[in-house]
Amino acid sequence: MQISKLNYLNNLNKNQKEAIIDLDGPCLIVAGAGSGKTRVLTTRVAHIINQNKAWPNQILCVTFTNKAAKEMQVRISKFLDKKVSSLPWLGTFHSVSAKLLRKHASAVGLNSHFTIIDQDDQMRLIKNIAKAENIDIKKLSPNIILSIINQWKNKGWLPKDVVSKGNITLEKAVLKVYKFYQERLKILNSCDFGDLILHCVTMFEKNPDILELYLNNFKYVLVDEYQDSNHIQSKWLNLLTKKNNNICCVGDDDQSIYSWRGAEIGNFLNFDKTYKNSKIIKLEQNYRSTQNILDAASGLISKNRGRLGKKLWTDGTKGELVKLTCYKNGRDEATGIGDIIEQNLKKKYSLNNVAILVRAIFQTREFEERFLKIGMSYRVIGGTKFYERAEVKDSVAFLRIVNQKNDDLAFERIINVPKRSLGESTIKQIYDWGRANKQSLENSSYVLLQQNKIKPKAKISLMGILKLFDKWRLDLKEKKHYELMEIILDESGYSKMLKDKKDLESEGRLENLKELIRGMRDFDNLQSFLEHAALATSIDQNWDGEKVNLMTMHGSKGLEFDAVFLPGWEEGLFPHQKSLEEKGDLALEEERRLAYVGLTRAKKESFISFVMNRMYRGDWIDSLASRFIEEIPEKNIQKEDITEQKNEDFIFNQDIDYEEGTKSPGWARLQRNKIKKLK
DNA sequence: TAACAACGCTTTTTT
DNA sequence: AGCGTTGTTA
Repeated sequence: MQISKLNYLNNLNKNQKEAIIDLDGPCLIVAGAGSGKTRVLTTRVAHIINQNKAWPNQILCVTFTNKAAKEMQVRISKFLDKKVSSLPWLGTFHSVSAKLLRKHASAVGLNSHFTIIDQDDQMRLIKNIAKAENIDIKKLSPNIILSIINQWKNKGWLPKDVVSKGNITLEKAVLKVYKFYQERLKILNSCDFGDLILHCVTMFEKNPDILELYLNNFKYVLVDEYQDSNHIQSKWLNLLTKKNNNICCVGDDDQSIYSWRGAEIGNFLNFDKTYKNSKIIKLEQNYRSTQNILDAASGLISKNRGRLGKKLWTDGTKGELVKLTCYKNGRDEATGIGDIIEQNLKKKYSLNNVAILVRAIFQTREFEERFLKIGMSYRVIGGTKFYERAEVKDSVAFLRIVNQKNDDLAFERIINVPKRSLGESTIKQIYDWGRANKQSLENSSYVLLQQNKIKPKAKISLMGILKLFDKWRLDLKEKKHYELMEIILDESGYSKMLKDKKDLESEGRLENLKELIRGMRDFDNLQSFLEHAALATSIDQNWDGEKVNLMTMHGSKGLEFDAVFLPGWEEGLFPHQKSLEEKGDLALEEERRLAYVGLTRAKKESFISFVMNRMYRGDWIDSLASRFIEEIPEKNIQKEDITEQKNEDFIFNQDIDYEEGTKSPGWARLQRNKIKKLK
């Protein structure tokens, strides 16, 4: 194997080098924020290949997000020569699992064209089951059922494995749904996200020969963000490393922020107990932030107990103090921050290097409104996801049913879209028959049509659409998948439906569909496109232009910016009330880690703020400053005093300064009235 | 079946 | 406050 850059070990510190060079045996790399974690991981892969320890296809490398997988792929390709430019087994837990399952689908009772369903589909399936089983969804909401089922799956429990935790009536009811749910998924030849991992584990456990195949193939296993792994994922890793024992996990216990979706920090903390004779290497030198920012973050996180414990340091400059500002309300906060960016930061940094990190995505709205007003470009990362848009989901549903005729959830979604008078009663009829006879909706439809049980009008319509499904399946054999999409949108009447609406929204939807078709060209075939659509949440973020970044703190993990704003540090919002109610002290620590993640995103400057009054669910709430503010060492903070009066002028001047055509007295009066109303 | 009104839930985070 | 779901009516 040729490594194009032989000097890849240069410019690394001692610990980093150690983390890269020692390839064999279990190894845990505790990598603090900004300590060069990704670099170490990718260099380690390069080193494995360079030392002829393994071929690229013998390295299994898993991440949690598509973003991280892609980033690693890019960085590793730089080390490799062009012929082997990528690692075939680098991907998220979910995508790697899907790949494994497609190869051995029959071992878990699936067919290799199985559909991967998302939360939306999960929810509909659960609602259907609840309805059929006469479960009162007012007493037991599908939301709760879904979250419990997901939790069980994260633990690796199939219905037969469920162990009671106390609330027996609740658990019994959910368990009943869970059984039907799993049964139904199998009939539909479908998997949910949890199943992807779970099925892999059961497959390996029940088929040692299959496991053996991979134990022999995977010489090295590397894992990113290990602190986010859940129980079933750790078992998955455990199985796959049984033979060579070459597992290298990278993570940071202080950045564990996903316990709500099953992440178990215990996997990370007890790594050395799970894997005997393991090495633990700490990366504590931070290359990202100034001393002040780092000290502020370290001071805050030191309030947490149950840490592995590490002390981040930097030999960089002290830099600016962390600025703390109190605003009157959310609108003032957005205005004030917009002003700082416009007046101070824009000169120093690219807007792409300025971020506003919020606790909850709804907080971005006030900023958007303000930025639109003053004409400042911004992008919201992680907001509305491309593949979650209704029109995109509808179109993908057509493809899904073409690809896999048992995909009831797709069938249900588009059978009457556009309207073809297949109403509730007809669908219920088909559904009931299918459930009773353990058949998919499409098969059931054929039987019912044959038995002449469908109402005349619906019958014609149903026959028509079924015929179309078959035609499209034939089309797929001769045409490209993206050509098929156009044919479907045309022949199903979907395009026409949107065109006929003639409103702005429908135009946007048509645009999205064009974008979808364009995006489909990046994939070789229908199957691989559908896999992407199921597992990727967004089409690649457009980083063009100079724009301020708006996102949640969760979404910011792994990123860095010159200047970071952390608005909304108020009790109830951050730490978030709901999380405290659910899990108490544990949740408080997790919220604190989130604060730590947020703060450590900043390279040069950070701005924390809170407001006195915030509009929340339609009411004004008096808020208190977040307890986290007091936990940051005072010496690292600079308090900016802003009086109410001054602040009001601030808003006023802002609008005159930045918006053209708004200098009229009438407009100014309108603004003043608005401010009065707020009081 | 479709259009409209009433209701209630949301807005913590995501593969 | 705003959205989606459910219920009511034509």
